[in-house]
Amino acid sequence: MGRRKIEIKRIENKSSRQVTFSKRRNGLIDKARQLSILCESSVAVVVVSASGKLYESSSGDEIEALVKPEITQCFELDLAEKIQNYLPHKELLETVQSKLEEPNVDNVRVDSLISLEEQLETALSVSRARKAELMMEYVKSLKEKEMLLREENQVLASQMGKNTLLAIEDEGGMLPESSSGNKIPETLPLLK
Amino acid sequence: MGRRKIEIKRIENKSSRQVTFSKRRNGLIDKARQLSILCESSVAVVVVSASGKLYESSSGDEIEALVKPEITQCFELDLAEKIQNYLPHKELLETVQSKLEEPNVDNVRVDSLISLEEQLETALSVSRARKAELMMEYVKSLKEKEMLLREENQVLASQMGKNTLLAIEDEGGMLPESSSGNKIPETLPLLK
DNA sequence: AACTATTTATAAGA
DNA sequence: TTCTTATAAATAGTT
Repeated sequence: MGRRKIEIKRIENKSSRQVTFSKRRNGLIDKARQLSILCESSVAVVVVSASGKLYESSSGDEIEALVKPEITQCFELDLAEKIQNYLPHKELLETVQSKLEEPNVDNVRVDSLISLEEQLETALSVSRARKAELMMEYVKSLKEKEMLLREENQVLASQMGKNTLLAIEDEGGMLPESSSGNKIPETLPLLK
Repeated sequence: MGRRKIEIKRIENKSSRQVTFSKRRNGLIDKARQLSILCESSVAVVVVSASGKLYESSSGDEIEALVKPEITQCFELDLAEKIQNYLPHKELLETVQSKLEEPNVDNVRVDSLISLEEQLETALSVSRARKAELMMEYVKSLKEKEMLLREENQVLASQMGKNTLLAIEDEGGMLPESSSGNKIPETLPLLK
């Protein structure tokens, strides 16, 4: 529904992809709203752009009551805790499954969810632990290198009878202000 | 977009409401699919009909999003924070449990919870990606600092008529070998 | 951000 | 339900 027909495949041009994203996201959310009103149903839509922004919309009390607060809460959870809570979470899923088996409903979704969970459990724990470890090592090595360079600088400067350093003041290992002034958010930013 | 224009309000006639529900639900899910493909995004749609059936669709590689390397652990939460964050989650789990224990398990609720899980995962992936981004900024700043120190060193050394540096040889910004021989992937882990 | 030529979705009818 | 078709709505490309 535009000047041309387009194929449904990744839009290569970045800016038109961005424009299309924005238009279609709005369209989708509006469609969801209409459906929920026209047919008295609950509809939730969650869109995460490639750049990581979250757009969420839900209507109908069923989902609104249930999902929205949890998504919000989710943003406030740190992963560390997610890991900590992983086991109870899995138990929960199993409970859900067993409950669903009683009424003889289609448990396809549950089964696939659980197997997804299992895959994730393995993949995540391995990948996380290792990447985190490597990252920490990397940061540590950078800091050590920095310290050595500072010391060396001091030595050189004092050998020259100077004690002023040229360009760098200690930032105490804190996170840098980015160009846009970000700091690490204590609670992650929640987009409407 | 039909023979007539319709108002967006509850359709009173039951059977046409049902027909419209079915058509528009399919339309919505297809739109979601298209958006995710066209714009490389993750889209989740959950629809619960008034009669309690659940229709769910999510696209954009959920699994991949979840397995995206994780470095949040680098930022250790202090214990107080962990406890603070733990409580709401625990409450959530309890809520879920209590819902499950209701005498007649309502499939709508259970299913809603399941899709909630999926949505939470999506939201979590956003949170992770953000933190990862911040971490990368941090590493970048450390590298910049390192470079400045090196330059300063060079200046000092040449001013002294020396050109030997004391202690540090360039590691070219590579990661250290960890005990298990792993290296950091060059493109940092995180965002897909 | 608007505009508009087209495509797409869908309301009503069969 | 499924299909058909006239029409409304969404949107791709343009300005």
